Amino acid sequence: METLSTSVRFFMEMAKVQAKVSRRFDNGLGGLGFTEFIMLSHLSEAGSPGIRRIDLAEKVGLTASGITRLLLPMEKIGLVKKEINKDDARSSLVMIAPGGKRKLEEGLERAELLADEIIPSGKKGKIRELSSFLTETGKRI
Amino acid sequence: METLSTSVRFFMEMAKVQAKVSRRFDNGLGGLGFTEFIMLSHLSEAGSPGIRRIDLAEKVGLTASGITRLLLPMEKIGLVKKEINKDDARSSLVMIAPGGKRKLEEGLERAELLADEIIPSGKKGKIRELSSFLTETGKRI
DNA sequence: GATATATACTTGAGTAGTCAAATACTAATC
DNA sequence: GATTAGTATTTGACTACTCAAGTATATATC
Repeated sequence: METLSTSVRFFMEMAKVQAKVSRRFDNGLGGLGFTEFIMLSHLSEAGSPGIRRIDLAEKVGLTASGITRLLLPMEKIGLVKKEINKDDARSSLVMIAPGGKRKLEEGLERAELLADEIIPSGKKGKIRELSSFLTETGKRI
Repeated sequence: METLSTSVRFFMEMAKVQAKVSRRFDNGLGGLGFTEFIMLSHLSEAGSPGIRRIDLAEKVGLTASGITRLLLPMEKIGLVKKEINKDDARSSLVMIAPGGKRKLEEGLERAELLADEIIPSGKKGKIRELSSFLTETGKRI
């Protein structure tokens, strides 16, 4: 009965570490939640004229509904803004706003510090390897 | 500005994969949430007379408060039960109940199937390596 | 060009957590 | 044996999501 496979144990371990990481980042990014930080990063990378909510959802790993819910307060405080999508009236585009750029920049600095506290400097190669493994894994879910 | 370090990217990737994994497991464990499944696994391993909430919190990576909140409905439906702690009246012990054992057994089967769908069979060595890296990482948070 | 099907998004209702403060005890010190 | 400081848990108030269903638009087919 006590025979958890390596794979299941791995997912349990990841859940644990992720819980702790997100708590740490939620409290250390200067008023930006970890998920908000991630969303802003993707939006910043996307640039102008922004991206569709559903593509943002895909990048972040959340549902479209979750993205809607999260964007609402972010728009209200000027982190992001809506743009009309001429090509498809079903979807409006989301774009990072000036306030979001500022917050992201600040959050980014703090995120790097936090990450350095957690990951020993010698482990960068391992991290890279692990990242690409996770990317492959994500595709299978 | 678009210069995210490897480490920060890693944490973003893990957040994404974890979000997808927990959604998948939440919906595929036969009425057991992924976190509930994890909690029951640890409780099952702990055996009798149970463990303190704070130790369970530590194992799972959540706060004591979160554990209290999660245990309440689990106790109500007979997955776990409270035991008195003679040594320290501040804390009562939590123990897996017969209903929890049944649910865990069923969830475990499904969890193994899900994990096998996600992790290619050739990757077990990699998974093991990755798990222990995550364990080390968790200790630094 | 009407009808059916699929896609993008939002909304209602609910769950799963968080933090900070309160409670109830234990342990240490004087 | 009082007082102080520390630990385990719960609670109030809140945030961050989830799913299922609803709305609006686009695309395909006949």
